[in-house]
Amino acid sequence: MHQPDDRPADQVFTALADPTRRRLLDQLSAQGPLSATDLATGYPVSRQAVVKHLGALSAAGLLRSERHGREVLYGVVPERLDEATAWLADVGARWDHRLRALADHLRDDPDPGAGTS
Amino acid sequence: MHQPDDRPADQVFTALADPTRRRLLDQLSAQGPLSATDLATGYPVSRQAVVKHLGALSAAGLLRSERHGREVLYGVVPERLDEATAWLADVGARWDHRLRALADHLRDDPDPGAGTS
DNA sequence: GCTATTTGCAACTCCATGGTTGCACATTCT
DNA sequence: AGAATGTGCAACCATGGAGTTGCAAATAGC
Repeated sequence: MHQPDDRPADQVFTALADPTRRRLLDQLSAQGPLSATDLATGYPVSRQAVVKHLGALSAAGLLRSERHGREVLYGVVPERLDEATAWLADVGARWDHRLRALADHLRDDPDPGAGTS
Repeated sequence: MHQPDDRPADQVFTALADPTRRRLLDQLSAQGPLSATDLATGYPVSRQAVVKHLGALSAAGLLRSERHGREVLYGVVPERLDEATAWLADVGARWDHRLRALADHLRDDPDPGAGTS
């Protein structure tokens, strides 16, 4: 009864939570589609570690892999990021709205239940 | 060496990555400042677990605790969420821009080194 | 066909993190 | 003062995730 879109959000935020993954995303968007082996050269971790991160990002829908011959190129899927941004903005707006409502309520009824003792 | 604002983002995204924490944030914004004990009654975990999550959220700057007598009330700090939203939107925009630049480049120089077969 | 390069498992280690419990400390109320 | 209630701390456990290594399978180039 909270957010039906919480599952994809979970995926995305989990993916975004890892700094290596964010950096991967960043580099990928900066330098276009690259292979895992290619990417791995710029990171302090093994190629396999990068592959795992790429997998996580793909699972979150933030990347798409495309096979070219014996290479697999990973590219950014901007729409997903856009969705995540929209979700975050929505939550923020909801909070803001509720806080405003709370402030309004407090202005109308300053200290409910505090004069009972 | 990439983004100087990556540290706070790391905190925020790490905090947001946990579903319990997101729910906590949600409830807190919906029902105003509440104590850890109060919050814990609505969750399948112990009060201490909730306290830890609250601590993580506070560390990320998403919550602020305020002591009232023997109770500690936790309240949402919307600005931080706003910052996170802005950051995400910024990253998204940057990606979009780079993709556009890439598309433009490809239009000018369609397929460098790939037309050999 | 052989070799080099690259991807794709799979097994394994390590540690950060979510969760628990128990107890001490503080505060309020009678 | 003493009972209740609530917070804080610390030890502890278990799981998951990040990372590694080794090797097999596929593909490209000679």
